[in-house]
Amino acid sequence: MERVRVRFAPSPTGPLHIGGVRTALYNYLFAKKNGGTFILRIEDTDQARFVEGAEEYIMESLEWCGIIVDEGIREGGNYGPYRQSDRKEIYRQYADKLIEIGDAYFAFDTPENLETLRTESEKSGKTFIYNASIREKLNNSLALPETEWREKLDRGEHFVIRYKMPLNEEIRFDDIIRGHIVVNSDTLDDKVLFKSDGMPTYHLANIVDDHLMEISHVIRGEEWLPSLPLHMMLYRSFGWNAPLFAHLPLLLKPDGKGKLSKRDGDKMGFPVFPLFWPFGETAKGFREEGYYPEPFINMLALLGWNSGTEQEIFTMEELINAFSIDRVGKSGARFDPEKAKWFNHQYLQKKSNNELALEFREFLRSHGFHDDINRLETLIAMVKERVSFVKDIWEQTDFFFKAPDNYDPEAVKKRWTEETPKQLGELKSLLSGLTDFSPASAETAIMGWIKGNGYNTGAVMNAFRLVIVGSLRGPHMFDIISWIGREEIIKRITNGISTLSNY
RNA sequence: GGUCCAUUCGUCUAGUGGCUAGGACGUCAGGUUUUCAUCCUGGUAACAGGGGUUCGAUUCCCCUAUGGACUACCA
Repeated sequence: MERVRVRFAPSPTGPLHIGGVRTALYNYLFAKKNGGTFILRIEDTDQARFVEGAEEYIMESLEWCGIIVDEGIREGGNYGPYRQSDRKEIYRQYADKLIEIGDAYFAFDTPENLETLRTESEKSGKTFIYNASIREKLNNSLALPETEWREKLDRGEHFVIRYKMPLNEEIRFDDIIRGHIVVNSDTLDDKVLFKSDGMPTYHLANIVDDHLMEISHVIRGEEWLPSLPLHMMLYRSFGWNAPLFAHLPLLLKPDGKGKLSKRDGDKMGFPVFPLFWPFGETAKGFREEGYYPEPFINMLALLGWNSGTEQEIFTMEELINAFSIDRVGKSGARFDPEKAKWFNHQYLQKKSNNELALEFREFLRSHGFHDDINRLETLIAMVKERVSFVKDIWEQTDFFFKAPDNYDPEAVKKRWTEETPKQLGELKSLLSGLTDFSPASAETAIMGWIKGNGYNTGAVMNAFRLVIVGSLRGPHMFDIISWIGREEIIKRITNGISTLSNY
C-alpha cells in the first residue's frame, strides 16, 4: 500500500464535540497502526462562522487526549499551509480549470432569488434542484450569451462558480465501512464550489487540499456521505485518483433520538466536550469534570469500534495495535455517561495511593483543608475502591476533616436508644485512657469492652459511627478514629451525646 | 417532500447458513460487611415486522416499519 496519510479537518466554529474527537482518534489510530502520518487541517473557509479561540481549543483538546499531530499549523510540514484561509490563492485556479474543461460555470443568481424559487417549488410540492433540469433558465454562463456573462464579470458583478452535474448518470463508488453505493446524478444539484466572497466552499477546498496533501484515506463523519458523489465527480473532473473513504457512524443522544448535541450535556449534566469551553455560552468539559484522558479516549474508541475480543480496557498503544477500520460498526452509537464513569473508575483504581494523594491534596486546598501526604495516602487507601473521580474522595472523606454539623435523622431514629448515652460515655473514658490509638489496638480494646459488658455490637458501633461521621456510612470505624485522632474523637462523642440526648 | 445510510438485551457490542445467540455497562437477587460503598456469586433481558431463497435462516435477497444524515454562496 502507498504510504498512509490521513487528516482531521475540523472547522473552528466552536468547541470540538466528542464526535469530532472520536473522528480525530480513529484517524490517528489508523495512521499510527499503518505507520502513517496524521495531519490536522483547519477548515476555516466560512469567515462568518469563525470563532475566536476555537483553533487553540481544538489543538489543546487533541493534546490532552494524547493524539499527536504530525503535520499541522503548529507543527509545520511539507504540505502547508495547513489552514485553508492561508491557502486562499490556490483554490481559484482549480475552479477556473473546471470552467475551462466545461465542468463548472459562473452563476449570477442572488441568494434572495434562489430562495424565492425554492419556496415556490416547495409550495407546489416539488423539490428545487439547481441542476440540468433548470439551469438553462437561470442566471448563469450556461444560459446567458457569452458576451453578456463576460460583461457581467468585467463589471465586477458578484458570482459563484457551480459544478456542472451531468445529466442522468449512475455515480458508483465504495465506502470502506458501507460498501458499494450508487447514486443517480439527477438527484444531485450543481453545488457551489467557489463563493462570491472569494473563498472556496468545503467541497472544492476539501478535494483540492486532500489531493495536494496526498491524503490516502478520508475518515470522516457520516454526515458527509451524501456529498461523496459530488466529491467523486470532482476527482474525476480533475483527473485525480481519489483517496479511499470511510464514513463513521454518528454519536447519538443518550436518551431519545437524534445526534448528540451540546444541549444534551447541559440538560443531563454530563459534558459533551473534552475541555471546558470558556467563551460566550460556556460548556462543561470532561477534563474539568474529573475524567482522565486515558479512560476518556478508551471509552470513545469503543463507541462504534471493537477489537473483536472481549478486552475493554486499552491503553493508546494497545488501541493502535488493535485498531482496524473494517471493525468499525455501521450504525450510530448512543453515548452512555454511566459507562464513561465506569471507565474512569477502572483507571483510577490503577493509580497509586501516592499519585491520588497528590491530586487530592490540590482538591483539598480548594476546600480550605490540608494535611501531609502520608496521612492522605492512608486516607486514600480507605476509600479508593469506592470512588470514580478524585473529587469523589472528598464526598467520602469530608468527615475526616470536620466534625458533623448535623446527624442523619433516619439513622438517629434507628440507632439512638436510651442506653446509648451511657455506653458512649463509657467508650469515651476507655478511649481517653488508651495509649496506643492504632486501628488494631483500638479494635482490640473496644471489642473487648463491648463483649465484656455484653453489649450489642451493632448497636454500639452504629451509634459510635453516628456521632463521629454524622450518618451511617464510611470505612471501618477503627481506621476512621485512628486517622482522626483521640482528641477530636472525644470531642465528637461529647458533642454527640449532648446534642442527641435531647431527642 | 426528495436522496442516501442504518436496525442483535435498556445501552455499547460479539457472532454465524445449523450456537443453550457470548461479553461489558445498567438493573435485580443473594453473599461478605458493626454502616455505606466496594467486592464476589447468580439472575434479568435482544436478532424490528412480513415475504422469499434454503433441508435449515439472526446471518443471503425483497418489501414494510422505525431511526438517522443530507437537502445553504455552513462545514
